[in-house]
Amino acid sequence: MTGTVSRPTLEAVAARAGVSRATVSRVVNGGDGVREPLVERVRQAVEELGYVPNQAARSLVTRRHDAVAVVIAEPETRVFADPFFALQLRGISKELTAHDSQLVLLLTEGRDDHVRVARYLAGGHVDGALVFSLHLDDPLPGLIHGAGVPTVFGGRPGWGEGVREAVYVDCDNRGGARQAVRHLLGLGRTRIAHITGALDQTSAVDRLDGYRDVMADADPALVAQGDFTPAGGERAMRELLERRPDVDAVFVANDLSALGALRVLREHGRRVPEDVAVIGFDDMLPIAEQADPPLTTVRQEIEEMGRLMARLLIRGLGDGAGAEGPVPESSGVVLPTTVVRRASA
Amino acid sequence: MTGTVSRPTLEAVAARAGVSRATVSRVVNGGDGVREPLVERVRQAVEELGYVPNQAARSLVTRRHDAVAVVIAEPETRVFADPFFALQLRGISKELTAHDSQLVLLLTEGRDDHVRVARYLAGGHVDGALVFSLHLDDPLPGLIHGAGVPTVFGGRPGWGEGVREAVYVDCDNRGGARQAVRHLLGLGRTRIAHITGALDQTSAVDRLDGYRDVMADADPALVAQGDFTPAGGERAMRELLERRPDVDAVFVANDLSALGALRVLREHGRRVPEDVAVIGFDDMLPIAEQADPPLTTVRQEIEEMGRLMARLLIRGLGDGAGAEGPVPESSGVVLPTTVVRRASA
DNA sequence: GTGAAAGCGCTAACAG
DNA sequence: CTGTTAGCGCTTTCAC
Repeated sequence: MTGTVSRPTLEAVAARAGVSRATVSRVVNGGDGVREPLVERVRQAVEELGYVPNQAARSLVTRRHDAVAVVIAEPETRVFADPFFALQLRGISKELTAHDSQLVLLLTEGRDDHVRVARYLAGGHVDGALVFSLHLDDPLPGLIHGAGVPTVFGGRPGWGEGVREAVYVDCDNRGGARQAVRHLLGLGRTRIAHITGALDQTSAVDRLDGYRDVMADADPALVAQGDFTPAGGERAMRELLERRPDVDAVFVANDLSALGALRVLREHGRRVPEDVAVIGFDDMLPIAEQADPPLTTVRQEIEEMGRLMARLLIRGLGDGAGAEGPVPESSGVVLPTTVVRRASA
Repeated sequence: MTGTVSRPTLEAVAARAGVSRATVSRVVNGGDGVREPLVERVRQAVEELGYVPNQAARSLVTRRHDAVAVVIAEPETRVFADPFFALQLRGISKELTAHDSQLVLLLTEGRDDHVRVARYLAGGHVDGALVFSLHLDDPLPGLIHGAGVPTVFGGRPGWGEGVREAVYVDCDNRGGARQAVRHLLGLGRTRIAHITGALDQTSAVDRLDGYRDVMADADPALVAQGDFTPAGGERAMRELLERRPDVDAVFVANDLSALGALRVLREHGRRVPEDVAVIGFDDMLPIAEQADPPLTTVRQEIEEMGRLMARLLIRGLGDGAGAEGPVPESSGVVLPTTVVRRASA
């Protein structure tokens, strides 16, 4: 194993350079207010000794960590199967990098993990947290609230303590759903079904609400429960075909499950969009474009949402604000959505 | 934003419980050697104040962090597209959780990230590192070596300083490749091609070597370069069909690219396995089983490799060993592979 | 068994 | 400009 070596301290560097610890500290942290010759001597000593500041010691006094936790309340298998997270992470990553902050990814699978994560956050390892994919029964918001770490949520958190004043970034799920359904109506479809997402998440609930806004008096049999996965989409589509064989359009809660729905429709010999029009949600390019037929869908700017979350968090950190700052009028940022027309509807 | 609160310190708890800091510390860390009534009083004070130990302060003295970094030297998009990482992470995660250690995921995309990651590791945030998916020109091994953090590599690291004594876990890539090719030979195939992985990674090189071990004097035109992605597999398969239309079998460096190869074969009207037998590598269940036809492949125990990596790291940490410990006879653990027969070969 | 005291390595006033 | 001096919050001898 590449071994542990006892690293040199500031003291050692100071001794070697023949200056005080304070001077070394100044140089290491940018070197303002230190005269050139000294700076050079110190730099050289740092180099020779291979000095790297001990973050624990530094954090202890500065209370900064230059690291932000991203918490995803979803099992690895799902996180890694769904490009949604990848995109969002990419946005976050770019923004954090620009601010010289390290991204620390924390995945939680079970309840025990929640406690561990909460301890980690409260333990002061990071300057803030970005939290995703909360579920109905999730104790995380409460735990995080208790941890007292500045937090921005991805998606409107629906439950838990401190949720009222929570800062979050989301897309206009309800409005997007309405757009989707109206698009189908515009195509002349009348028997429009909906395959929901996991209804323990606000995004799924909001999209369902949007569907209902437009289809107020539709047959309840036209709504089938999915869970945002392709398998869930398949299951739901089968149910729909059984209950309402006359269905002529379906709005699916996300692109990934739309894939499953398309598969089932093909299996049953229904042509898309001739027999059944299909519209998804997310506009996950690799999925929507590769689908057969290419998927019409509601676009949300996933990567941009990631960037925005990171930016909000960092801004909040910067001004030293927190619970004490004046509560912003709106604590949630909601990004608009647009229908992207391809072949499926 | 859920705000920053100034958390109570040990001191505060001690005051509240009417004991010394030392006693609180003992209770918080297990409570041996403290009499019951005191333990109770302290516990209550901790509860009431919502005390959580400050990790920075603790690490500063203990030099432990109860956290392990997992470094993946691959852009997010690939990491999240390839179930390989998900499986390995799952293994690691389980093992670390069992040892009460936090998993910290660090993704690196470009060269700047490498430096950032190296700084993070050297800065003493974690007790050790698990590093994956190294590429030829990757400065990471050297940087990590310099960081002096105990490290276990996933896959044999081929390059960089300190690589000779590096601890790693890998599967028998070369042997597995030989098994694959022999399996094809056993099927009576004679014009056996190979689609390589990204040849800047040792696993791809080793698999190519294994192929050559068996097909020593095969036409070089039977080897096409891929990159472990489906797109790469497609491209390589097209090349092969062009160069050697008489190809009757192909050993693909991993299941993901085999998917691409299958698609191209289908496109060209070649039946699998009748016209062309296809064998993959990895046995990524969701992929191999869903493929059409289901993919015969070389199985490696990915999740188990993850577990093993974590276990090796933790063991190394436990005995306080490192560079100073006696060098183990073999610093690499190589797991066996087996051919899993399905329909494609 | 419990408390007092000495640091872990660093930064941040404050003097000089 | 540079050095001296206090701690940050915690663990850990070492006395009692």
